[in-house]
Amino acid sequence: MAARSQYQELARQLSAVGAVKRGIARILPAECPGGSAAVLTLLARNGEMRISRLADLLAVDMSVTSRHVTHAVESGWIERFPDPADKRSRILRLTPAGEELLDELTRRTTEMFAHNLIDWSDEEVGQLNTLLSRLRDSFACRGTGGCTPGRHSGDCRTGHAEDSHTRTPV
Amino acid sequence: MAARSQYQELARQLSAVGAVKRGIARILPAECPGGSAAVLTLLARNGEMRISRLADLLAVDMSVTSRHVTHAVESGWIERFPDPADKRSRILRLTPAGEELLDELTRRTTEMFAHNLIDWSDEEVGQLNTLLSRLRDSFACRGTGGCTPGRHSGDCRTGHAEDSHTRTPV
DNA sequence: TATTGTTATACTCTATAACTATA
DNA sequence: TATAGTTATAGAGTATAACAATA
Repeated sequence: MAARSQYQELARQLSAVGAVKRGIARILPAECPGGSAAVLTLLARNGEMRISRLADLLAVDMSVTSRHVTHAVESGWIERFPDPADKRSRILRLTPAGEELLDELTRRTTEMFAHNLIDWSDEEVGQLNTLLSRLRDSFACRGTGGCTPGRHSGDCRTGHAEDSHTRTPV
Repeated sequence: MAARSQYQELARQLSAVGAVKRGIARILPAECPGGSAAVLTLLARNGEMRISRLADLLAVDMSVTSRHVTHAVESGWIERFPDPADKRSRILRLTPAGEELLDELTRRTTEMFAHNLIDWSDEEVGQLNTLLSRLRDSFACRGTGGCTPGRHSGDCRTGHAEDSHTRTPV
């Protein structure tokens, strides 16, 4: 376990990450809010899936996910079709328009990162990714305030834990 | 410069940090929203200061800072008194009640971190802090979408850059 | 009964713009 | 003219709770 003073520092650093996130959000196309961008990214990376799984990956409540998805559907970026295995569910899939938009998003964010992280080595970025991934795992599904919100589709140890270390983390 | 695929990964990791932040926010006392907690923390760590400086440290617009401060003042946690050097400004300072609340906040967050980061070493937490601090610097005040929002009190290179490496980062 | 998903409501955080007071 | 700060307004993101349909 780490020293207590480190914790206060970490809390502040996490809080300040918001500025970086807003910087990224600002370069998105006007018609594409951050929630949609996250949905498209996860669908491209993990393939078609149901809302509940997407909510797990996003680490937000299913109700929030549902709204993001609705917006993306109305914009023509993803489609929602019946799940043959469960009539309560629908399967989400990127449309060609969605893939096109995602290409543009990738282009913009890559350019921004390349510009701002010009003096970061591959190893350093990888190290940060690894630590952030581990941080998520550490805060997921423990006792005090750890568990991510809302309803989970299965037991608490599924969700991102399943993705974080076995392949490129979500 | 790092590989492009690392950037997409970093974007996702940063996005997912939100879940951790919300986990921290959930353990705050009901009467203390996150904005107030951040204000109190920074005033305790950096001493009394003006709104504009606080806005730089928080990396949000001064208008946002002003509202957080107003709430904290109305709650009796900080006081705002005239700046003898500039009649447009007011100096912010923690009250005894504010210090008391901050103690409670520290107690709660420390307990949460200690619980969730039980298997993190001191070095690992320090490493994450260092990388996040550097990330902030890398995204502050560059060309494309880098600069933090709003009005700056001085030239672009002041603000958190001044704190990030010369002492414990903000 | 339990689960999947949707919708209504409310709250927090944020930015932009217009404004006042002072430098 | 420029800067420090406040306030009004609007928008994004989120959670909770109530609900419908299906398992």
